[in-house]
Amino acid sequence: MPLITNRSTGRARMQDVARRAGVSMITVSRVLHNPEKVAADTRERVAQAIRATGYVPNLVAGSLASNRTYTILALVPTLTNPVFGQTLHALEEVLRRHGYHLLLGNSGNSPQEEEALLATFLARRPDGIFLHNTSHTPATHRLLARARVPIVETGDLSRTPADMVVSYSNFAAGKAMTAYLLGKSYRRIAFVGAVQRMNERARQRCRGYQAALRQAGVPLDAALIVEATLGPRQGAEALVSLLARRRPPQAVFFAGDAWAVGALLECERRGWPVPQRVAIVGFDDQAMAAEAIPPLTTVRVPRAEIGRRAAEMLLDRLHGKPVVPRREDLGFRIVARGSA
Amino acid sequence: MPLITNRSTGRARMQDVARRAGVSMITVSRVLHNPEKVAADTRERVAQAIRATGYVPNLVAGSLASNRTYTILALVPTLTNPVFGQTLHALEEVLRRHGYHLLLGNSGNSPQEEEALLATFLARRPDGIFLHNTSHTPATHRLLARARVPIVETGDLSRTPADMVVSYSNFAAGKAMTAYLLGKSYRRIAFVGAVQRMNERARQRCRGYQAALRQAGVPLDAALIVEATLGPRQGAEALVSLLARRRPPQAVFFAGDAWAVGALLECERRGWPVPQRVAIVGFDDQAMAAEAIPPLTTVRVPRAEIGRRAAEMLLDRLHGKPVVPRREDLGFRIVARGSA
DNA sequence: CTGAAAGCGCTAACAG
DNA sequence: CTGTTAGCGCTTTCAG
Repeated sequence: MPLITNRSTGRARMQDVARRAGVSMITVSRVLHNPEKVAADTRERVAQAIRATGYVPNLVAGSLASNRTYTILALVPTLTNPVFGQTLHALEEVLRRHGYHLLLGNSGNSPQEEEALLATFLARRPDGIFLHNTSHTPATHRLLARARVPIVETGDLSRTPADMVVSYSNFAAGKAMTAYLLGKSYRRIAFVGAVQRMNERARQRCRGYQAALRQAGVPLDAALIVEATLGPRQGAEALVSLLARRRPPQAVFFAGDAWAVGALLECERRGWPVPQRVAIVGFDDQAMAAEAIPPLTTVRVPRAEIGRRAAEMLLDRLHGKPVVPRREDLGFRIVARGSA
Repeated sequence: MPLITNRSTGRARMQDVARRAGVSMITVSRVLHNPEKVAADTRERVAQAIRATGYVPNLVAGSLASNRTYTILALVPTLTNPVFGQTLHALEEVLRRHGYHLLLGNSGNSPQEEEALLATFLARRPDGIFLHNTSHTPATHRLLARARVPIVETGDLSRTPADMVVSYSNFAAGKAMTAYLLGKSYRRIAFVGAVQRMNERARQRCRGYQAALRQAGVPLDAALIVEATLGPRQGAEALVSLLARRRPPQAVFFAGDAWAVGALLECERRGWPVPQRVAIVGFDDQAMAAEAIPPLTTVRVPRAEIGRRAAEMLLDRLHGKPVVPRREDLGFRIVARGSA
């Protein structure tokens, strides 16, 4: 009788290992998942049989039987913006140490796309869900509720999380940075951010900017709000177009460092002194910010820490521990450097 | 009798849908996977039952029965380097359109870690494997062979792919860029790259650099080869330390744009004219390269195209089409700008 | 500490 | 075009 009996795949199954070790399947399963519940010598025999057969457990079968997939769904707006990678990286690292793997999806900043993705991903029965977005369609909310698994959202400190949320507040950060500029006596301040229609984070940062102006009694000027695609070229272009206005801004708040660094380089090219001719600030404190000329004043956001905490919150819930509070503010910090 | 009978999860199962529509389970399955094989009116009744019950298929069960998971394993060195995100993004986009989802893992540039990850991920029975690395441990090779699924590697144009490979050649790119510098009459050329011990790509770029020098009859100088962590600060530091040498280089080839841009900024700060005082070139043609002062001469690599082709190669094989050749060179391009 | 029986929810293979 | 039967490979539950 061949030791490996599975015809369809040619791979050893748990039954093959069990036979070879002279035990039942469940004992093999225990050696794999609860070795302490098996006698040392039995354990050793089984381990040997596993090695001999080259047995690789089939987690698909295990998941069906146990109703747990050890899989976390992670939906991010895009992978081409490095900030999401920073959070994902930390998330993955922590989850992996606890036996969970990441299922990855790109929602492309579209709530409709997010909804469609979620619907198809739920068929995989993830044990938990991570969303780098807090603004969903009604159908998405329904799907999330019906999934009955822990969910952690990030991207913004939503007041109405589907389940848990860990983030900083984009509104507070936008407001704080604008207040910082106002504190430096800049009055005419422009705002450059992502397209707001489909991006809650962009919206909140801009709302914070407007709130700070309002609070300081500075009249809002819609002409000073620019929407752009993220990138240094786009930052340079936004700056030039803003400074070409009849009443140009004294400061520009770029809601992303890539824009700001591009703008700084444009100033250098044109011989516009920063912050004298125009003050410039960014958002995220990416590595380039500190190196720019002049060094970029920006908002530091704990990207990796958010990923780590998100993983911990999910794991706590998966281990049956309640998570309180379900809304965690990891804050931000204005990093004042030379550009404003 | 309740329409939803599954006690354990409270979720509708295919049986519930079938009963409600007055058909057998297999008909429901067909409506889901081969709707054209079901009569229009039956199809409509089933669709209605699906909506009424809020049925979400269980792909775990489906995978066990069909022996296909519609899952592709993607192992990348890290997510914090944006270049991997660019490839992953394209990979995900194409695969998703064909019903495949991505299982994500970080190998952290360690072959041992890659091996460990692969071993645990194989338990999930991915239908295909994408590796952003071409240099594996013997055990990894064994695991890959036993997985019996299509595999596509990238990161370098390996001559001995485990299965398929789509990439550009780091050796050729390193050599071409060095030849470009030699063609501009720079003789003393330094090379700054990632730590080579665990990084095949870094190694190949450096080998290409050395090959070009050798071919031009320029003596190699080990003191001109620097290993560093990727980032603008590290680029600036490497540059300064190189130019402080007794016999400083006339040109520095940074095997990553982030280093090169940091070095360019350092030159600006110190008033060192580029390329007169020192020529600087990068690698990858990231968005910042074109904006730098002076604009950065660099190597453009088709990151997204690689992800797209990798997906297509996997899909072809999953659809039973043979892929020839199994080694695809997507090339690179030297983008000559002002910095050298 | 170990085992037997009974599924998990779905699809493949064959019928009709 | 639709249905029946028989698993996929594992874990759960309950015994011993």
